[in-house]
Amino acid sequence: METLKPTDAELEILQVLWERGPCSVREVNDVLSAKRDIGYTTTLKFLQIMHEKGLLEREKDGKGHIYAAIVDRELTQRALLDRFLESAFSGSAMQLVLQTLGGHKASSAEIDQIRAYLDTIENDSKQ
Amino acid sequence: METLKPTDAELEILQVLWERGPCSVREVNDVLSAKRDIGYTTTLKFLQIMHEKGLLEREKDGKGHIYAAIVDRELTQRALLDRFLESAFSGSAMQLVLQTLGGHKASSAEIDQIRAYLDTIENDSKQ
DNA sequence: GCTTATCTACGAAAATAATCGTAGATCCCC
DNA sequence: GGGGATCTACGATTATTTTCGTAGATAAGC
Repeated sequence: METLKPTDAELEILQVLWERGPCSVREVNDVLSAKRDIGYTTTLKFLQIMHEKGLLEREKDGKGHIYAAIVDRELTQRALLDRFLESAFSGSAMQLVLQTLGGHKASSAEIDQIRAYLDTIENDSKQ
Repeated sequence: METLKPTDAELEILQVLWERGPCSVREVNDVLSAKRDIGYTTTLKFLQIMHEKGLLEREKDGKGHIYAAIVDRELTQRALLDRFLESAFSGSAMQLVLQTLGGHKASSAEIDQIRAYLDTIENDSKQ
């Protein structure tokens, strides 16, 4: 499999489809338009390109199409994370985690969840 | 201040300068060449552009120059992290942290360090 | 069955990033 | 002080990404 490397605009669209499920061009464009200036045909073009690349599948729906993400969200995030970790943090996962925790408020529940997860991986590594 | 957004190539160079301190074009190019195919003048051009943009400073050294990063490593990483968090994880710091911990081995010492940090931010938030 | 809305396909322009070749300056050494 | 090695400056090219206009197809309503 080729390396998964969506462009910024493609990633923006994947987020929409991951969050909302299969969408028409119109729906995707509405979401993007709410965030920034973008023409309908620009959105359309992106969806077409992503379909050609095999990132999306689509099915006919009346006059138009409904697009859906093929690529898995977690796998894609993992691939992006690996690349980002390397390029921005020289591969130091620790630094990334600490900076993330430092910069973004976490609730007690979330902190507990992370603690639980730490216990898990620590125990795993002892076996 | 304008938004800090180095390109991939620029970030690659910043990493070199952050790790090794001020370098000549030759030194930077040697490091990059070890990782991938890149011509000397390409490296030179990047350094010149980054200097124009105010990412680097330089001082004359004999025939050539010594370049040094001006932008702070942590601040840059923070800015990149924020952008990445938004674009790849829809802003969910939790998901990013858990995926990072899940995908990259951490030593017991590191895990303890994270625990300690969690204690810190939990106590801070109680005040 | 027309007219109007909306959609697709396609090509191409604009914007951004990466790459390198060439010409000329500068230093070092014999 | 002349030749060779190394450096800079600069322009130009290529590649990639983003953007949109236009022409034609399709459905829907009257």
